[in-house]
Amino acid sequence: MKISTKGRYGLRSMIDLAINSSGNTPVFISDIAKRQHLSEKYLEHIFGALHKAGLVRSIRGRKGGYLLQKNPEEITLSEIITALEGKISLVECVLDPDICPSAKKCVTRDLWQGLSDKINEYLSSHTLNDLIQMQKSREQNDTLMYYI
Amino acid sequence: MKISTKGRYGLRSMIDLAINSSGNTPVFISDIAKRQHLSEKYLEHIFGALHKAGLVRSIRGRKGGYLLQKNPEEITLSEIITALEGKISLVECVLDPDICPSAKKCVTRDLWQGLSDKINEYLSSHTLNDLIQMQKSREQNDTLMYYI
DNA sequence: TATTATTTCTATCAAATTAATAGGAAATAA
DNA sequence: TTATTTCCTATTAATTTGATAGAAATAATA
Repeated sequence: MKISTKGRYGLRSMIDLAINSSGNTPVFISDIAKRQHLSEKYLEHIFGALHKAGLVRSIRGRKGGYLLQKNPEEITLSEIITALEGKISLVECVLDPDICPSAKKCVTRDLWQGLSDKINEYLSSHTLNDLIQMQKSREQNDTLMYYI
Repeated sequence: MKISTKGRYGLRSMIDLAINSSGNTPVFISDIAKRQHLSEKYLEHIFGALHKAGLVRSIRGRKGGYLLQKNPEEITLSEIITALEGKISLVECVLDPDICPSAKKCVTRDLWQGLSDKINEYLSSHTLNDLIQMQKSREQNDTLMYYI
């Protein structure tokens, strides 16, 4: 029961993108990769998925790059993780009961269903903006420390 | 973010074991495997892990088999899943911050920490007995239907 | 218009993890 | 002594994850 690197890297990159884009100037994948210590090529895949899910806007060509498609407070963490790891369900039968003949009467399925719901609830109740604000206040605290 | 077959099969087998053991008579792995449509050999491994975690008692030799080590209401689902999948944490750095140099200031780590806690909370608040009771009442309802 | 810098797309490879099988040793009751 | 069961150790198979390579598309720039 782990979040894959796609989900982890993607979430960090979305925060990075939000913090480092000023106005309508797109951010290069290569810059995000450098700052986050990630492979540029792998990050391309990740942004492909984010783009497909409508979370980022791409500008092709020279001086192109990526921008957030929506405001950070309108992007839930559930959207980001779903874009990168697929729908959140701890077992297949939660989404698709037909794959198992005993799904209807299976008590463990109900359990996994309930837990999957909790996870969804948690990730839906937090937005990208929450993480950005946390990050910013953390950075500010670091800076402030030099003045004390 | 999925529960592995070990966790899924193991949980179902624990319910099966609890329901099908009468008194101190141990239950054969081969019988559980048949009822749950699982490979006998694979199930041996799963019971090895459950045994190691102190959740089941084994009796070796002819007419041997397995018994629950504790009462079903004393076995949390968290214990079962942890025995089969290891400690519940969505990312490694939640359990071991030293593996990442930026763990201390990482906001996504805090997020995964929070979600892992929720999952643990959920699984700790349900016991094997809860599932057994659900299962039994479900079976009874099926039977009752014949009399209507 | 030609060139260059950049993203996007597709195909593929490598590594790691998970799932399952196999064979036989050890234990024990009949 | 035999049949039955758990236990132990390898090995193989399958799946998922992580990463790479290069061609195609596109927009800025010279």
